[in-house]
Amino acid sequence: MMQVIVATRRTSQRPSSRDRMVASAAMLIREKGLTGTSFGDVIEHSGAPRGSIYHHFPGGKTQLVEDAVRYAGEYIVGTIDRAAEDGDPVKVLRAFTAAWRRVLEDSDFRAGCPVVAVAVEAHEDESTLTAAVSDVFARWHESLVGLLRARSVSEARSRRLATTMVAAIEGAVVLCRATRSVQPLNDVGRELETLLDEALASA
Amino acid sequence: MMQVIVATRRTSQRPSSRDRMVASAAMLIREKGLTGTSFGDVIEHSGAPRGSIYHHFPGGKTQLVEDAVRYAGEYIVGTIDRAAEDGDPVKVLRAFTAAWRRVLEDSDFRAGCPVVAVAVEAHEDESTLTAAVSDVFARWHESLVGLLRARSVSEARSRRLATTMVAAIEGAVVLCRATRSVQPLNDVGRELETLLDEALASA
DNA sequence: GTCTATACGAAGATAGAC
DNA sequence: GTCTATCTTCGTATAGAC
Repeated sequence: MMQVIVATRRTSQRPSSRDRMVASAAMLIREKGLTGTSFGDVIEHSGAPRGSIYHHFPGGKTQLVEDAVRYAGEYIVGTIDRAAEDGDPVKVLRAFTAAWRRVLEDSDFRAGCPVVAVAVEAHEDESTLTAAVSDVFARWHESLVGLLRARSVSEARSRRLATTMVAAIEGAVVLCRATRSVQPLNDVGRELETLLDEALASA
Repeated sequence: MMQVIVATRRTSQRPSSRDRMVASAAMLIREKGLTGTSFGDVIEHSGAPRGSIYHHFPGGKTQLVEDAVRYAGEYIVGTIDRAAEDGDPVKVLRAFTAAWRRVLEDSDFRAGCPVVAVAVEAHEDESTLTAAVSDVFARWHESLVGLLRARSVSEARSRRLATTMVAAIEGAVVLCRATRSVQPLNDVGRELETLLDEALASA
């Protein structure tokens, strides 16, 4: 549920206030959305001191949210890369959907994807947020493309499949939350597997 | 772009203030999100009189948004059903993606799907909104399943494919907005077509 | 680095006149 | 049905002390 030990600066010390705030922001955003998550919520959830917000985040809420998006993005990349060790795309797909299933069920379907939340809610003037979202999606895409390329799937097809995986799973998470069921994620996972099997077989 | 003549009560008169407000809310929400869209915005955009908000929507903003979600949902169902006249699922898929491409491009990638926006932003206490979102997704799903069943695709597979279509396309719209490109939608459309072709051929 | 207090603005909702 | 005025709440951000 993303309450993973946050990567601290250099050595492995107790997470700093700042790091805890970023992690808390990510967790709260996926439940309450971007505008639904206030500084007060983050302070309360992280236990960080009130007065240090603008010390750590001189850019205000936008900066905190940007960090939270990138943090969540890296966390997911970790999930992908860990499952990708033996180079099996289907295994990665299953790990991916399993991870989302856990998030949904553990939160009783209150939590979704914080990156999508920011993507949907970010104003046009907060272009730094849109950029962060775009970067994160690109990172996921890149990881998946690499995996498919290594299995000799063509460049173009790998690109299309990776995009479809990200889009379909993120969309499924939205459906799951709305319907309070993991069925959409299961159904989408199964169809994506069909698609992958076909692509890998003909590669 | 959803600036369609709103279905008025019985006869075909000029849309009422109320109807205009609902349509405006749907349009604004897909650009600015749920919390990003204020009553003031809706008043301004629709040209409706300020003082009549709580006359038309005694349930306040929640009621307005719920109506907007259902209105947008019905609009999309219309798009699906219109393309489904000759019963070709691939044709419907293409019409679906084409419609979203238009929304994205016409708005310079500022507009997404209002239903997804509400799904992501709705508080847990606004269960009426989650219910509306869920109903809308179910309606789309139902239409698509019917189409596939008519082509002799099995019940279970039809269900899975329909869910995957909705999830992947909605997810693609999110990606398109974030990356300011229609490429994700094109890529997803192509892979979904592959999936449909296979399912229809083996049915 | 962290605290309190406060300024400032926005938005939802209500009351009561016309 | 529609208007204006106002109440209230809340959230971001800033200022200045410790």
